Amino acid sequence: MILRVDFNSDEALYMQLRNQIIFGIATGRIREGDSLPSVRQLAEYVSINMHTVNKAYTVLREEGFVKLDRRKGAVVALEADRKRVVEEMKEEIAVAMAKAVCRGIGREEVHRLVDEVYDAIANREESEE
Amino acid sequence: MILRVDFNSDEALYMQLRNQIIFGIATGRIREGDSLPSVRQLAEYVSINMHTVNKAYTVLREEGFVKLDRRKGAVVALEADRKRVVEEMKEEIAVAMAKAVCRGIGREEVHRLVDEVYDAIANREESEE
DNA sequence: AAAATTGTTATATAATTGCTATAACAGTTA
DNA sequence: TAACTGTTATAGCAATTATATAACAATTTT
Repeated sequence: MILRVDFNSDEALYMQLRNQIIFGIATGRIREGDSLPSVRQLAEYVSINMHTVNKAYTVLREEGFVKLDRRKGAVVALEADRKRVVEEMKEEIAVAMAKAVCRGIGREEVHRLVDEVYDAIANREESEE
Repeated sequence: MILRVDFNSDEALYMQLRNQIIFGIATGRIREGDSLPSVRQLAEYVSINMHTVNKAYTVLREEGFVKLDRRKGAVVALEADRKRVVEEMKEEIAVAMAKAVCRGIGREEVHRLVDEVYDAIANREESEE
């Protein structure tokens, strides 16, 4: 899987990496049990510092996407705690939902938008690169 | 409407204000045409600096929620550009959707979550305080 | 056994961001 | 005139982001 960072983005580099890896898992390019590149390898590959990659991995561990193993590095391992995940998700979408209400975007249209985004991810499963 | 900031939060103060004002508009506590407090008044009220409030207002203007008028201060004025708003919303929920797919949360359950959050906001319309 | 690679930890530095403080300005309102 | 508005400017401080080295113990590889 290809990972890149945009040095002109106002999003922190470690967050860019985090997001791309989450999308990678969601689309099946990275599977449970897979090992991510070592912090040094990935750092060199995308031309950033080792610690920036390490921070991305640490965030992914805290969010329950990987386990960090001294032997195997960062291994994709999805946490099972659905209740926590659901609560976090509700908080993540809260502001977006408030904006929708402000703009008079109805529930049906929100569903349509959600499906658009969701399907764009889910239907890309199993495809490579 | 009551505005507060949490100094222990890891969310920036100006973002806390921004979010509360967006929720205020969404729930009808603040209506189109209403004036927000002056930057100095609100700053004193929540015990923060004038410029921090100003930044919140500036963000709200950039996002199309208010217009800044030297005479009337910050007036709630919703931008009409739906296409832009929809695109921004899709970006805002993208990572959350990816996380849902990772966790095996299906579209139906996402709809249920969305409705929960959406209704909690929309159904609070017209109520006061 | 030796060499290389792993995550981890520790400093140090620089740039940026968030927040505050103070001050001043032009325009508006009372 | 006096009091208020948003706006702009400068300065300082703390935290964050990212970098650069360096070293450590544990594990793999050779």
